[in-house]
Amino acid sequence: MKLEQQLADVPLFNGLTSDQLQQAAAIAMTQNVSRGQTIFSEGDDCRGFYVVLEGQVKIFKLAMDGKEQILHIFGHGEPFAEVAVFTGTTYPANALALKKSRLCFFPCRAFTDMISQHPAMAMNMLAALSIRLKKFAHMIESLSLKEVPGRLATHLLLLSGEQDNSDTVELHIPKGQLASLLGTIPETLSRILSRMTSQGLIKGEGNTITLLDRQGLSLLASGEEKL
Amino acid sequence: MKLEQQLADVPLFNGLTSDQLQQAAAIAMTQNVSRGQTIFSEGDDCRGFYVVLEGQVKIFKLAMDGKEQILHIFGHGEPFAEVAVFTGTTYPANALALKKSRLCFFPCRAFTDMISQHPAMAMNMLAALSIRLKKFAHMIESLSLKEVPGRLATHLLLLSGEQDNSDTVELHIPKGQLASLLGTIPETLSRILSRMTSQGLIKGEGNTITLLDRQGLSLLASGEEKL
DNA sequence: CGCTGCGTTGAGCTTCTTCAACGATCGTGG
DNA sequence: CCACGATCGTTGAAGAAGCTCAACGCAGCG
Repeated sequence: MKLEQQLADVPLFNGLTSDQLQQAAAIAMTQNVSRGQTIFSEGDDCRGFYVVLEGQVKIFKLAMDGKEQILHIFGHGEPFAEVAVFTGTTYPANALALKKSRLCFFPCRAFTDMISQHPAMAMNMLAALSIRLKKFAHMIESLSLKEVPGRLATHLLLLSGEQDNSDTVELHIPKGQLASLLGTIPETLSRILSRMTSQGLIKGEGNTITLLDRQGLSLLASGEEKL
Repeated sequence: MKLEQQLADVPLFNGLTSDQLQQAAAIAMTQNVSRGQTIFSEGDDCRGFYVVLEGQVKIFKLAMDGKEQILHIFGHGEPFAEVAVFTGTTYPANALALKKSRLCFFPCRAFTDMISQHPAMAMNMLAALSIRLKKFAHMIESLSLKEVPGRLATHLLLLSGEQDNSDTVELHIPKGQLASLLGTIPETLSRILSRMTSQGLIKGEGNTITLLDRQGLSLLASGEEKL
């Protein structure tokens, strides 16, 4: 498939004419990465930003002792590392492919030029950054004000929302990565999953979890009740 | 002082002609708030965003049990609540004046119109949001990967950086608020401050803290050492 | 003078992490 | 085809960090 057709699918480029899309495609380069491959590391000089065409990428911070905190997991159509472009500094976190992926790379300069010429793109980008800020605020709230069961319940309900409100949600990532996303460790997550199961809140089978008691989960998520 | 002169001082409006500044001033309204006054609450419909002309405002989330997590403290020249404008939803957190303040309010619509007409403003806004995202990422890292002493050390070194690298830093906020900013409670913060003092890392006097051992603080901040 | 907000200190408890061991699954190479 | 190692997940016991609850000191202010 042509690159510009794939870009048409990316929310960031919504509202662009096909001419403009072509222009965007012209300054971009595709890049294939294999599972487990590092895309960039915290502190690297920012050369540009990426869009995930296919696959899955995690953005994360590392502690001295090796513990990691995942900031974001990006999939099809999502841009990442734009922040570094606009602050004009080094990448503030690490990026690694969780699956074999195909990325699209936009060099800093060409991209900022393009944005300042197309107000529609600027607005799209502002909306994208705003949504991301909201997610971060949510994450901060979770980490600071909720205990792990509450964070997990919130996450499960969110996933259900993303997946047609189905009671059977697909995690899409290994449990260890989920732990890292929720700001905890695999051991703790495992214990809490089994506690939730034994209390009839959920039923788990591999990477698929069935929500059995939405109301109970909501109470956990809001912090009104403890596990 | 004329409003447009004050706006010229705001980074967000950098690079605008005086005509454009006047235009911005025309759609804005000033608003005075007293110490402790709520500016908006989480879930309120977004009518527009604000710039702090004078004073101090905190943005925070509240837990069921009343514990609060401060997301940001804004002072002179800083905009807030732009996120709600671009996502077009309700305010995602609470805003309250920590001091008697003067604000400048911009209605959603007039502001987005203005931004799409002035690429310079769009770029300024993108830069502002990016910096904010970086700060949030930093906060998430702190909350998840560092213990309270490390967070405090990081914060003190950051404050010093903002204050001419002086060894004597001014907190600007009461200690209870600092606790809430660092994701902990006043009791814990108090204990850690006294532990740091007894170990010769700092010396505190009211709202002013003297850094006695920058290197020791750095080791704490990076997590290489424990208190 | 008494009140209220803020900060400090102590004792006990909860939650989470650490450390260690073990089981399951999967892909690879013999 | 089986054996092996690697990755991943689970479980247990012990320990650490931070929170809760309660009491107290202190300053500012009506």
